[in-house]
Amino acid sequence: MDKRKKIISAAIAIFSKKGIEKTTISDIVDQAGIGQGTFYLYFSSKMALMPAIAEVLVEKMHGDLVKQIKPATLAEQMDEIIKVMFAFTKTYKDLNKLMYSGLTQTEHIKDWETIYAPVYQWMEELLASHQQAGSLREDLNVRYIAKILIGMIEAAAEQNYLFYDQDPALIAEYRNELKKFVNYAMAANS
Amino acid sequence: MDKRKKIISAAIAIFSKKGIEKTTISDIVDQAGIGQGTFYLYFSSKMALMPAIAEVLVEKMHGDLVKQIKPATLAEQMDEIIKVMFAFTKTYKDLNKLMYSGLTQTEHIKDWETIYAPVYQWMEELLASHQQAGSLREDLNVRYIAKILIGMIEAAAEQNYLFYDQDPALIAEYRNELKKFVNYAMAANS
Amino acid sequence: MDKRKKIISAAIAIFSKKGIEKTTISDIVDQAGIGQGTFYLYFSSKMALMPAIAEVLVEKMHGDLVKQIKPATLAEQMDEIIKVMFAFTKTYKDLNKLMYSGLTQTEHIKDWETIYAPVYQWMEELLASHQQAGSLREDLNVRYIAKILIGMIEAAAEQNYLFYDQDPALIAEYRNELKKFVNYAMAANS
Amino acid sequence: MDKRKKIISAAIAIFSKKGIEKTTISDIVDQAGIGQGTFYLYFSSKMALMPAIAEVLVEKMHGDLVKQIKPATLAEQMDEIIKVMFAFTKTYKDLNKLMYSGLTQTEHIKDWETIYAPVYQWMEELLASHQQAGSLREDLNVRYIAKILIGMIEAAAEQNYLFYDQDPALIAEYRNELKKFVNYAMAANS
DNA sequence: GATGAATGAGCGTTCATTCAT
DNA sequence: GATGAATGAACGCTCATTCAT
Repeated sequence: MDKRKKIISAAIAIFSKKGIEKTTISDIVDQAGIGQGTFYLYFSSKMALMPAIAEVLVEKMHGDLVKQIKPATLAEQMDEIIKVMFAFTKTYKDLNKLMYSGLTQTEHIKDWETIYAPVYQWMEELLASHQQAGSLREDLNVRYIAKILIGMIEAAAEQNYLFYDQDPALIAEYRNELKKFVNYAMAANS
Repeated sequence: MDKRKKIISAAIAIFSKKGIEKTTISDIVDQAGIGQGTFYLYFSSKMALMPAIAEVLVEKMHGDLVKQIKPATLAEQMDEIIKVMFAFTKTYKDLNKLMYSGLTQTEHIKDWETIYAPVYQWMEELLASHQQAGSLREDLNVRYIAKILIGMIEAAAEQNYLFYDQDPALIAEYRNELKKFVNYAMAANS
Repeated sequence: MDKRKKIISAAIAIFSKKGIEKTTISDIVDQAGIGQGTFYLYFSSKMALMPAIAEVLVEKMHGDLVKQIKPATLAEQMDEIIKVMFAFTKTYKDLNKLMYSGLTQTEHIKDWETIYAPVYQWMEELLASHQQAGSLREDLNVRYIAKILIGMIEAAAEQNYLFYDQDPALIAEYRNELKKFVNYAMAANS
Repeated sequence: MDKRKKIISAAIAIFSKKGIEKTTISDIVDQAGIGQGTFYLYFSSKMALMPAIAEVLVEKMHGDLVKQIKPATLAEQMDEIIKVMFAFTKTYKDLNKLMYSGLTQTEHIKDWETIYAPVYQWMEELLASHQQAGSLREDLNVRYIAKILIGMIEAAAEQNYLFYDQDPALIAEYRNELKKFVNYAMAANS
């Protein structure tokens, strides 16, 4: 693994454990097993790591979605998407927090949309195919709906996993309502 | 104004301008016009301010909602809610960022739900009245829908205002899709 | 109990527990149950407490000696004196440390001899009586021997109790040697 | 001279001049001619210097003893030992104070015995040789007597030099009594 | 390229001291 | 006399950054 990758992995590990603010460059280089100065050959500051980390994460989520979402009805696919994104949020909850914190606290915010683009793109295409198949309301603009859906599912997942340890039974109820809501909103025949 | 209030106001002002990480306690006490040590009589650290700030902000949003949302049809009210929340996000975009960063980076995450409770409560009651009036789908659980709605609208607003300066025309389009989406999801007769 | 006494007692308690340097005036006034400012009505600083504390301690040791040392042979009395001083050092080991630290770090060092005077005086008289009785070597100057004895017994006790928790069996051996040593040094017929 | 040594020397110099409590890390690094942060690469705090300083001092005293004490009768050697230790206490009286204050105020007390070990060892061997030669009472345990002697001579020296400026004539008298006392205690034929 | 000892500006934090009540 | 909220100077300490090796 090259040094750059080592730094990113190390940073993800430490940020997850200690939070961004309490993590020092020293922590990162120790974890990465490289010298102090070496860090600066690859990144100009702690915050400059954020886009790289965000990219890794979003690629991971994109990969999960692509892998898990099989051809099926719109409702079934939305069900599965919600499942994948909830699972992802749960697994990487600490990193989700720091993606928000990290990206928002710097000028790297601009990179956000670029990083997210593949996921939006993927969702847009999925919705477009359903619209062509007549299973998604005709008058919805899939470009915007893709972003709305991703935003709302993430928000829902965060409400359940980020802020405190919700009772799994209540999460199931929540998810069920979310699915109904989404299905009513989109299904051509609802 | 008591010292505690002064500190919170000062912190909101400086955090908005410089970001959390770059803000020093010194900045805050200077702005507040109090002594260095006085800060520590009220807050144990910079991050301990976050819940207090979040509370102020959420109260503000709650106030805006209560003030702006007049009796009307569900669709009209949702339209207005989206308008208010988009406006709020736009106005306080820096503070929104820091609420995320600030609360998520500390143990104060737990306070989040408590702070948000009044807004959820207000939305839930609004939805319940529509359900009684027959204008909201019978089978939706208003408790969860309230949280889903607030989460999704905030996410949508953040996508438009937080990450970069979106073209207002595109924002209008986005909002329009959002309204359609929400209306389809909820309106009894859609 | 008047405020001054309260302060001294509180200071002894806290100094023993936390050490001088880590003790704050705040700690002392809290323990004493008085106001911040009140401290300054009685003492000008933390270190100004030291002579008062030393006085309390030395009076205590003097009292123990006077109470415990009964008429007896010189050897028996020395045995008892060693016992009392070892016990005293053990019980008040933290305070002994701080008497050294406290007094030596200030201009109050000068007070030391004055504070100790009664103990030296008492020992001198004890030795003088033995000299008159012929049980203490004629040619020893009791004025100096009194100070030497007190110094050496304290030093011995400190070696055993102050620096680490010595095995009681070894302490007993040590004390036995000390008694022999002292007896050889002083007893007219050794 | 390496940085660690520089720090110790600087600390000894400043502590002697200003006392421990009034000395700041800043003072030390200025005197040592190193950067603020460098201090912390070698010592974790001001108090963590104490064992290192004590070691330097005790080594110095040990060196003085080894150098000055020539083969001679027990009485002559004890005379010389007292002379050396009094001189040492006089020269380094400020440092003696701070060794007490410094070591006793921290967890480093435990190190004390280790630091003193070489001196105790040296004294023990000296006494043992006299015992073999028949010039020291047979029944004294040299291991304990070594510690007793060093403790008592130091205590005596401190009584004369540490607490106030004693009249030299009186010090001479004191020392004379001390020699007599020690000689009576130990000499085989007294 | 890689290192890590050294740096020192700058931060959070403490706490003795004051003074209006 | 007694108080304790408020102060702010001053300290310990951190840690991003550099640079000689």
